[in-house]
Amino acid sequence: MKNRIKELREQKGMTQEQLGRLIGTSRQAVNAIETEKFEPSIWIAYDIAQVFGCAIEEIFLFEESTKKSRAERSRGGL
Amino acid sequence: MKNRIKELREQKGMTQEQLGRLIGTSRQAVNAIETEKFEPSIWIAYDIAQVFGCAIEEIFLFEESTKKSRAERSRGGL
DNA sequence: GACTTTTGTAATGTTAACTTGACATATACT
DNA sequence: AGTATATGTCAAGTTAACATTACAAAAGTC
Repeated sequence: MKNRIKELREQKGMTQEQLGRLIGTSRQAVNAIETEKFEPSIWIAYDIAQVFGCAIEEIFLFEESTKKSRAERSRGGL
Repeated sequence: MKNRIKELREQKGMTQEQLGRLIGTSRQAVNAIETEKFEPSIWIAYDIAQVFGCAIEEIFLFEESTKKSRAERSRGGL
């Protein structure tokens, strides 16, 4: 899903690795979420929002993102 | 994690099944999240928040909940 | 009490969000 | 050019969030 992680992270002069260590996750996970490879868990979403001092919805742009239904995902569609 | 799903759901006179159908998930998933058996995915958290017209953080009470670190979960601890 | 609806829960299976390690690329500095 | 740092990505393994089916316990209704 679309997000503002890179924008806010660079605003704070942080690397992906630094952000990962801050919230207790791996650099690769931060990178994958930032580049929309996969969806964050709710705790990672919350932790990132906390780091940047805003709400989850301000960082992760649900409305601008397309949600695959589980049915679609199961059959590898869309 | 602690949440206000039951409270808000009953306020609207909805059953777990109705809420599940509304957001496109199963009754059991709604029940498990409501009774804190497991954490919601970020999309389910968002969809539930949308149904009740509030922010994710107003329904899922992160601060009152304890987050297991992945290390703790992996070794089955805490 | 009988019947229905709602909720809780267990079993089994699938999938994707993670972890770690490794390697390639890009950028920057000297 | 060489070295360090940041990012992107892949492979392999683990785990938990789901789906589905089924059944039991509660709660409400007659």
